[in-house]
Amino acid sequence: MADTGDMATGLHSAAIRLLRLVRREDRESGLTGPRLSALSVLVFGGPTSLGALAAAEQVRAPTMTRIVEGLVQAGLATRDAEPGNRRQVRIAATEAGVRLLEAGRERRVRALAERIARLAESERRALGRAVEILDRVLR
Amino acid sequence: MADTGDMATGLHSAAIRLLRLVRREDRESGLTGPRLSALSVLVFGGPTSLGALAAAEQVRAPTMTRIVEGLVQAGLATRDAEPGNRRQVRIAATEAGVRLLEAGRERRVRALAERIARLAESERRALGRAVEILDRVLR
DNA sequence: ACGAACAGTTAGCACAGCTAACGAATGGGG
DNA sequence: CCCCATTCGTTAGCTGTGCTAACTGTTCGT
Repeated sequence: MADTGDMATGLHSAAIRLLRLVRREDRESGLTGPRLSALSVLVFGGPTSLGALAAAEQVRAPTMTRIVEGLVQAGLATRDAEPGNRRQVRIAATEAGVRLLEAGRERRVRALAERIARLAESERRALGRAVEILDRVLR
Repeated sequence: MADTGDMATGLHSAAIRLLRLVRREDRESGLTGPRLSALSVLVFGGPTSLGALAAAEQVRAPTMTRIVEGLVQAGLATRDAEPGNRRQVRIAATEAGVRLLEAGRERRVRALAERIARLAESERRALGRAVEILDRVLR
């Protein structure tokens, strides 16, 4: 596992399997994947314009227009005119949106934490260090 | 970072950002995400039934029927009757499917490897150890 | 041999992704 | 100042993805 390519391959595979594992918890939220993901950006990143949200989610503007439309209809987000630049819109999570997202996120994290709890202490320390390194690598 | 929950949160966030990073390379393949993902299961897991493929991808059978249809039309997979059980179908990647997937995977891994290469040797060792641990955690 | 269970497909719906074309607001140069 | 290019977002219309319900064909147990 010294080779950079091998490590990238291993991390890639681990990330895929990790998200496959936690995604199973999402059905309970009643929201679709893309809506959940966009809401997450709003909750953790604060209010944004539609374009910024689309860029963050790696989709085009028309796609995000409709995802936001769904969130607004569901009462999970608001879409207002940006004061100072009437072209832009300001999209923000509502209280209900924050609550729904945090509940779902907690389910995801719990599913993962249950497995981590079975590890030896030294292994958990190793994982903790890796998280810190990854945090910088992916900045 | 000693708490199990914090670690799960950190890993979760890292996995999301990691896949967001590498997913940018996928446009070049000309395939949609779900088709690429299903093809990956075929290439790395070998031929499977439709049901097994649907389960692996966490979708229902009708959804997988159409994803496979797209792969077959594109010449990237084959769908044959399973000898010995005429209910089942046997889905396999073609040569072209294998080549397309490996090329895309290499682009993904390269994007990640470029960042890992900038790390200090001790950090790379730490990541390597974490990959081994994660491999067991996510089994 | 018959009915239950299983494997996939078909039909029909909502949502997600795209490009092209548009409307409205902004902003810079003449 | 005004015009024109640019920017931001929406609308229209297409393909693809996801679901459930209902169906066909196969297998298996009794």
